[in-house]
Amino acid sequence: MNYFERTKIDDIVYDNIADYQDVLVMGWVRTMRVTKNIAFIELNDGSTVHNLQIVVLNPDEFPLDKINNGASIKVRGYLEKVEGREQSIEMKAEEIEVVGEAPTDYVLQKKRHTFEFLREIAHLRPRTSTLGVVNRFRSKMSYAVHKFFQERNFHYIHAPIITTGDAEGAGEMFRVTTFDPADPPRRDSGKIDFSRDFFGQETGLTVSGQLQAELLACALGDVYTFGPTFRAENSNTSRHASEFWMIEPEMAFCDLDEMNVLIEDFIKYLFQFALEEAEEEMKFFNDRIDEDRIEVLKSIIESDFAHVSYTEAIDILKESEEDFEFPVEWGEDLQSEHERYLTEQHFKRPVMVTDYPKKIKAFYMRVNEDDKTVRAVDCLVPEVGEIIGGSQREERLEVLERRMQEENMDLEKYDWFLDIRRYGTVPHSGFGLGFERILMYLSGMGNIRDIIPFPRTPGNAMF
RNA sequence: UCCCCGAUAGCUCAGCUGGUAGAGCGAGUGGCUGUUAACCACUUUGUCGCAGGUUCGAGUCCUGCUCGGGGAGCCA
Repeated sequence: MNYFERTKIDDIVYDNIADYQDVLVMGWVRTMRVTKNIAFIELNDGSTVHNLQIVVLNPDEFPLDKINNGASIKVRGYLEKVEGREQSIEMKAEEIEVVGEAPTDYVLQKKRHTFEFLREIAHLRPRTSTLGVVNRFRSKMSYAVHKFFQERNFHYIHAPIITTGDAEGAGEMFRVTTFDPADPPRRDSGKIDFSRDFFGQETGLTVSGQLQAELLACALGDVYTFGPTFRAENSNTSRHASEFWMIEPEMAFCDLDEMNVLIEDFIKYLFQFALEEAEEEMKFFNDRIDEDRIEVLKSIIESDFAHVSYTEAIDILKESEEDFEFPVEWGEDLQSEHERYLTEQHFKRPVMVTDYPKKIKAFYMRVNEDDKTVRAVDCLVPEVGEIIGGSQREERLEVLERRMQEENMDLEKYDWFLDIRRYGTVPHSGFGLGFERILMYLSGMGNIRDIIPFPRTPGNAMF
């Protein structure tokens, strides 16, 4: 079905259009080369990273003086296969209409710009080659996530954005309120009276959809969330954003070992999809961002992930004689340098580390028989360390209650969470994956602010 | 939040032991019969991040602040 009068450039460059066919294209001028008797316009319409070269054989007859970099134009003409240095097909212009002029103070001129500068003009940067590729890649990989789960009969669920709990330690919440911040209603004690707020209680933006996913998994079987997630942490790094997209599958009747197989499959599926279905984007990343990218992805697809317990990992690190900045001690969390040593130096492939000390993990993770460790898993990959974290959930009511008491949690507030353990409880497992993190890994892009169109970070919510 | 580095033309940067600012790119004008990071010639460009201080004199030295980058922590 063709809804539009215009022909898209990706259809032209990927050879879906016959030679000498008349076409109408519309797009933005990337660059132009004009001589007395011939002019060339490179047009990009956002459908592909490739520009269509438009050849103007009699420049005097066209409004070229109104066309600058960034202008939007409509061109009628015919296609022609050529032996060009950069292109195998180009377009001979017969009619050019300027849709929107772009004065020469347009900042996206024909030159390279740093990512730092482009962040300051996030409203225009999607028009650059790299950010165009990133945004199309993001779209394709979103589809890959859904495709993977839908093909396996997982149900896509929508966890609430506005919530009351913080999933116990997942992170600081952004407050949601309709109060006048200068004059909120107060109790006699002087404390703010949230019972008079919009929802009748304190609310915030979700830091994780996991708890709600557990509820739906215990009804629908296998489910996944894929939605925005918010953390009000004062994190200033290249891989943290205050608003990001997280993928959280949750499976009923599934133990940790079964889930680990799924995690490995999921990662390999996404990598394979990128190489096959986002070939243009991966080629761009490999050429322009990181020359090893495709090789790295291929090697991970072909590798068998290593499996090791936390306790074994500690032993490996202690025997390594590596000079770590942070000490290696059973009971302490693994630092980034430890994780990277395991996956890069020791195993030289992705590693699944399981059964962490319960003291350093969340209350909902299933306690092992030793009563010291829980059925948690972190998937570590070279270059970044942890990319996925998950666990088998504690399905035994008494054990979970005891664990929550140890953490001084208010059990009444989590009555609904305990109810699914009271009635027809089942073993279940789930994990979380930051979508931007996987996009960074796939693309080689080094900063999360360049992977999400309009990044929200501490001190920055522009556009 | 902590540690390190930085802020000079639209962009990327140079600017020595303090003496009032320069290049490349971009942009403009002209030229050029197939260019493709086009090419050639000429032209254009500044509250040196902000506020104090030292000095005869500060882009340069000192203090504070703001913003940006890298790393760490928190985490996905």
